[in-house]
Amino acid sequence: MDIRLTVYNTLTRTKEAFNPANPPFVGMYVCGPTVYGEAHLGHARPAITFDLVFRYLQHLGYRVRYVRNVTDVGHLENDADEGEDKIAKKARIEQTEPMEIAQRYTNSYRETMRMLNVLPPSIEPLASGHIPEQIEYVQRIFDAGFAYETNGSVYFDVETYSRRYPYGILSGRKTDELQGSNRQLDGQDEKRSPFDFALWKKAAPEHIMRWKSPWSDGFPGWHMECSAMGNKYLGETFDIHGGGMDLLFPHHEAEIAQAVAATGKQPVRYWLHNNMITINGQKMGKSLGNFITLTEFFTGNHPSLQQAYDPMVIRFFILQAHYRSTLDFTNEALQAAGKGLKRLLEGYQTLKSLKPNGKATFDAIELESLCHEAMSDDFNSSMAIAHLFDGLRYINQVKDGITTIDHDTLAKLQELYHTFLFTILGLAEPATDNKGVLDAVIQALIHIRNEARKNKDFATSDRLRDELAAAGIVLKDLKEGTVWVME
RNA sequence: GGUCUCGUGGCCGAGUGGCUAGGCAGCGGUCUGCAAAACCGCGUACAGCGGUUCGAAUCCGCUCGAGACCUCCA
Repeated sequence: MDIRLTVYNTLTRTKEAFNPANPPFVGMYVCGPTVYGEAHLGHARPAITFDLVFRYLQHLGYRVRYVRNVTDVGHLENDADEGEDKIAKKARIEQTEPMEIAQRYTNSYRETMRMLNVLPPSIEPLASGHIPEQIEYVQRIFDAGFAYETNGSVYFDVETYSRRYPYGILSGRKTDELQGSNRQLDGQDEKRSPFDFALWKKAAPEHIMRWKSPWSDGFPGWHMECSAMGNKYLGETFDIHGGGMDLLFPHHEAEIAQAVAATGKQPVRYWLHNNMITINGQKMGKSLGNFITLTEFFTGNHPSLQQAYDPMVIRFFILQAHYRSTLDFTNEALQAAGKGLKRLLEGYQTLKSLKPNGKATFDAIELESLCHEAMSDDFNSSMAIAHLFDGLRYINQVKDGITTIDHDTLAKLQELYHTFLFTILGLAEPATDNKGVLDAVIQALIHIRNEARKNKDFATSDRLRDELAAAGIVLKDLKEGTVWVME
């Protein structure tokens, strides 16, 4: 396959040809969840976006090591100095052990992602399991002269760093601007400069999550885990780092500074960032309190939801937009996505049942390259899906006997749709229980109904159809006979 | 206040210097006993005002509007 993949690199703000450092291997790191609450729709976006990237890179023949961390320590509630550890706070509220909270929401996150058909990453490291690596990393920065200790806490010295290296290259920020705009927060005394950030924090006596270090009993700063674990599993420089746009600053900026300070090298070759999901035009976020958890979507159990939504509908909804665009959630948009997905998947079932019946009037090879071009243009799943809908029209025309298809075209289309729908887009094939007992039962009812129709006993035929419809089984009278689908 | 992004037809959402995005909804038609599904046809969409150009919704400037980041956040 000769399709050049281009990706939008946040670092350069341009689309670049994707050339991994050591092909066919690709190292990819994505910021995972902080496990102190249920995953919401916003969490689905990076997970699905980078699942798509993971799947497509593999489809192109790359051997991808995909690392997605679980943050089970170290993220603070307000600011780095005075805040309380999120997980510890939740544990205190729920009167339980912090690690129990972390475990519960890690389990929940994994289960939710599984339902969304998000592939597990190659490595899913826990921050709490990599404390020695983080301490060592802090030490390297310290030894290189870019950190200082105050009262047992270690801070990154942005000013010293920026004299030697540009700080703010990812987010486009300048330190003097940061200075001007910085809000005065309490308890900044330990820092020499307000935009310095914590590499290691000394734990207060009541703080439960704590580890021994050369500086104090404490815990790592909130940007440290990604630097340490990325370095451990992918090396000092790796190919792709992904995450939500809201992590661009300060998190990813700090990661760059930490890595450059420790190793002298840029840690990442391509920075990829997904955009936000909005609700009523506003970002869906914990702090705004306007989030809807994925479980609530799956059950429909939320005042803003008109119905339950299948996980695949959520996935399709997200894939129908490009990952760098904001995506606005509404019930109408989700319902529209659901209907579109249904049409697409039914079209695939139709495609599987077609038989060659003449000359092909459609270029399947052309469709395939259009789909590949779309995906290779910075993972434009929206465009690829549009092409699949275009091909669908031809498939249905063949079904309706309006046009014809030959053996090769049919085989190509079947392979193409299977690959794109399931392998690349990661949509799940609908349950095929219509081969089982249920199918036999419904076939029997269809026979009775068609007898009735032949006898013009429409009262009986309509009653059968209506009662099946009430049970969620819809009959469709096609030229070739009657088929049924589950609603 | 600083940095940045965006403004596309009823809704969602691609794309782009000249060639139909697509989905949902709607209207008309084919098919059907009637439906459903499918198929065919239909909307003269690119916030506003200038400028560049043979040609701009696409490039530039301004205006208006929306949002993100600057604080934990996917």
